[in-house]
Amino acid sequence: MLTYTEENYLKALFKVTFGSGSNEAGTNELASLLVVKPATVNDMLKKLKEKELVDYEKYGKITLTIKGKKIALEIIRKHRLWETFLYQKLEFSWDEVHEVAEQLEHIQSGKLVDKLDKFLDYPEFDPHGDPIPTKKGEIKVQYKKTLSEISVGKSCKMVAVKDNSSPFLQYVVKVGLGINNEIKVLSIQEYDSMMLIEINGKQSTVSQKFAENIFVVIE
Amino acid sequence: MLTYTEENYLKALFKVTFGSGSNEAGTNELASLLVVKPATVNDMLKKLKEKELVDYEKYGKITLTIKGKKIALEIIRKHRLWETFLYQKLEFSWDEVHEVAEQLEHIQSGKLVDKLDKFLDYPEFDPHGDPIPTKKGEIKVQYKKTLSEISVGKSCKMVAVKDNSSPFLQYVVKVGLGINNEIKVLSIQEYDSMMLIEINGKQSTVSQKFAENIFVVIE
DNA sequence: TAATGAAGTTAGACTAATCTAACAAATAAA
DNA sequence: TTTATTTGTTAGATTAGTCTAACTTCATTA
Repeated sequence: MLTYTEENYLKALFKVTFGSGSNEAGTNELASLLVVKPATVNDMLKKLKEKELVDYEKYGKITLTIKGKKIALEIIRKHRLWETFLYQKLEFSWDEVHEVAEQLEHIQSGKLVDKLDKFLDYPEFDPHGDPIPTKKGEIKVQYKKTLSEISVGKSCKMVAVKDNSSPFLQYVVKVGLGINNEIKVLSIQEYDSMMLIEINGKQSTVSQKFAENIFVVIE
Repeated sequence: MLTYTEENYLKALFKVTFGSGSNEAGTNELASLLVVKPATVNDMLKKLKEKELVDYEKYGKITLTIKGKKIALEIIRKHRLWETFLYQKLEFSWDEVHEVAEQLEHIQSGKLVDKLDKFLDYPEFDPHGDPIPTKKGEIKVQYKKTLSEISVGKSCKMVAVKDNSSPFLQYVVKVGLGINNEIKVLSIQEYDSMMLIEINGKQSTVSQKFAENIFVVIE
């Protein structure tokens, strides 16, 4: 059985390595994500290596083992299922679910996860549009771009957000955006890449930073 | 903010003191309930005294302060609401809910508790028949006896169990008993206090120990 | 290729929660 | 009332997770 902290390291490691090509991470990178000092990460890596959850040599890069990746996916599965529960059943708002799910994801009970999955009718995506790993650890990889990659005149559909922080999500709502909304790019300012977009007939101007955190698909 | 462990001490303290007349507890008593050594309890009591959650003098008895009692009731409220959720919504069985609720009760989110309460339509009792404290910390005290106190020929209604352990609860189910069942005491064996009872027309024989762990009311 | 800065490691310390073993106080029994 | 037993306390040690400060290795670039 892993501690709460160990689980968080695996989850963070999965996040930084997943889809990064090499699947490798560095000590500082992990430390900044977990908001601890590199020294602390270093100590923990020794422990995780001992438990065969990470591959790691002194001064080398860090990767998850199969075993470590499996556990990370289970935690992400729990996190996203709980987010879905909070949003769909308890009427939490979009920006409130993450923080509580951070706690709920560590509850240990295989039965609970399965029952929750069933209760929610086996959802494929969480409220932020992120795919929920299956019981077997399969994760749906959606072909998606960021809004900032869409060119003038084109339309797309918002499918997820990259940044899960409360301030960003509240801002997204304020702009009138939500999952599955159609977005049309009307114009892009040359100078600062500010984007004029249209959602449900309503126009808004968003910054490049904003557009980089909205995931879309072209239909 | 309290640690997981501190919360467990307050909850245990509430359990041993509540309704015990004096509302006092001893170090050994607490230690055995929490399955730690008396020395450990002693250390923790100093910390809880520092935080003004318990009243306690060296070699004296332990009592909860108003503040400590309030927190204990909040934890019990969460525990029982989660038990109700697991039982009613996720189809957990009677004997499985306690263990998972032991973890869920420590999730920190005022909003979550309120939303869960609403989602469950403000239940008054958990699956074991124990009253759920209100948001204000009010707890319904039900006038109840144990089955062992009922005399021959009398009838009563089961309202709760005293022992929440899985083996006991499974045994209760096996005997054909459940919350709100009518029980008629047909006879009591003089020698060992074995009880012959009738539930829904079905007869069963139960031990005194068993009967002491079933709470009933006389209508 | 040697200097410099970034990345990573080590040693030593701290806190929380626990233990064991020895001791002290209170209470019950002789 | 003295002794024995139960109950409670203290001191010192351990483990997990964290820190700071000093050090080492790696990588870039002049």
